[in-house]
Amino acid sequence: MIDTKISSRRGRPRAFDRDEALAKAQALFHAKGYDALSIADLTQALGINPPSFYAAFGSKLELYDEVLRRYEKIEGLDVDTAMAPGTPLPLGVARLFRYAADAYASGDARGCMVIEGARGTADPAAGDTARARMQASRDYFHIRIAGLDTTNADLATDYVMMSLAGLSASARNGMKTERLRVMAAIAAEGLSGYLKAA
Amino acid sequence: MIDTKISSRRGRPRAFDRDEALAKAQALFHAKGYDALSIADLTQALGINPPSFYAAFGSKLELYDEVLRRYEKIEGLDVDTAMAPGTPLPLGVARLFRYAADAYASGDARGCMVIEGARGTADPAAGDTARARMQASRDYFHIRIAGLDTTNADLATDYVMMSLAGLSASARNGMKTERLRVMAAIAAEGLSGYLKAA
DNA sequence: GGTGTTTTGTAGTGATTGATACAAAAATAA
DNA sequence: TTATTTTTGTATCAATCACTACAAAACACC
Repeated sequence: MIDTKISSRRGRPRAFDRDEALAKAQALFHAKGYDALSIADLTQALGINPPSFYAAFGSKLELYDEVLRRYEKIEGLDVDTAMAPGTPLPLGVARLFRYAADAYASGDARGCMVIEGARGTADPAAGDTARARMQASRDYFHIRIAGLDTTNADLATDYVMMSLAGLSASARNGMKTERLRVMAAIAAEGLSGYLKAA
Repeated sequence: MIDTKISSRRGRPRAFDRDEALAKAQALFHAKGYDALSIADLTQALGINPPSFYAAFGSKLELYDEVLRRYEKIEGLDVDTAMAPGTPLPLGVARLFRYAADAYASGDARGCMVIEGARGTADPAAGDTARARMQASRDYFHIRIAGLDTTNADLATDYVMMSLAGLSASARNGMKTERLRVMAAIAAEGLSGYLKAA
C-alpha cells in the first residue's frame, strides 16, 4: 500500500542530519534575515553542497517557511500560560509582554523572527511567508484574548501585536533584558489604564 | 577665488531636475526599502540612465543617506511643538505619539522610513546608515524630553523609541489611522501611569 | 569658430544571486 | 551479482546586482 515512511530506506543515505541542519538554518535566518542569508552562506555553514541542500529542503523559500514554523513551535510565546482562563486581561497582557521581553533579549539572534521577517524584504515572497505566519500567531492571540475579554478583544489584539513589534525592535537594537522588562511593564500598564478609564 | 556655485555653469546642462529626482527616490526608498529598490528601478522611474544617476548622486548608498536626511527634514515629527517647554512629559509624549500615528498612516509609503530602514538589511552599510540617522533622532528626542523631565529622560526616551517602532510596524501592516491613534493613546497612557505610580 | 567642461546614451564590467545537469558513489532489493 | 534508488560532489547555469568605460552631445568662455 502507501508507504509513508519518514526516512527513505533505499538509495544512498543522507550524509548530514536534517534536523540539525534545520536548527542551524533557523539560527542563521533569525540572526541575518532572509535576504542577507545566501544559499552559499547556508551550504557552507551546513557543510553540504547546493544539490544536497535542494534535495533536502526544496528551495530557500520552502526552508524559510519550515524554519518559521519550527521557530513558532520551539520559541513561541506561551500564550496559554500567560492568558489562562480566568486571568484578568491586563494581567494576561502584562505576563505575555514579560515573556516577550525575556525571549527577545535572549540568545544570539535577538527580537522576534516572525515579526522581523514580516517587514519589507527584497524578495516579496519571503515577506508574504513571514506575514502569513504572523497572521496565524495573531489569530491565536485573538482567540486567547477573547477568552478573557470578548468586548475588548480586537482592540487588545491590535495593541499586543504593536507592542510585541516595539519590544522586538528594541531588543534588536541592543536593549538590555532588565530595561526591556521595564518597557514591557510600561506598555502593559497602558492597556490596563486605558481599559479602566473606559 | 573659490567658486562654490551650486549649479555648475559650464558643460552640458543636466537634463532632469535633481530635487524632483530626490523626492521620487525618497518615495521609492520609503515604499520598497533599500534592498528591494534596485538601481534599475530607480533609473527607470527617474527616466535617466545609470551614468546620469551616478554623476548626480554618487552611489546608491550616498543617495540613501541624502534621502534619509531629506525625510527627517520634511516629514520628521515636530518634537519641538509636542514637547514645548513647560509641557508635562506625559502630555508631550501623548502629543508626539499622536503626530506619529497621523504621519505613519498617511501617504502611499506607510511607517517611518528611518525606523524601518534601521532593521536588518542585505547590505550592512545601508542598515548602518539608517541606524545612524535613527540615533541622531533619538539624541534630539532625548534633549527635548530631558527639557521636560530630567530624571526620567533616559527611560522615557527608550520608551518613545520603542513605541514609535511599534506604531510604525502597525502602520506598515495596514492599520487604519483612527485605530492607530487609539494605539498611540494607549501607549502614551502607559508611560503616564508608570510615572505616576513611581 | 575654437576650447574646455560636464552630461548624455550605449553598452558592458565583474561579482553574486538562487537553482541545476550530470555522473560517480552508496545504499537496498532481487 | 545485478538492478534500482537516492545522495553526493563538480561544475556550472541564466538572471540580476551595483557600477563604469567611452565617445558623442550640449553647454559656457575666449
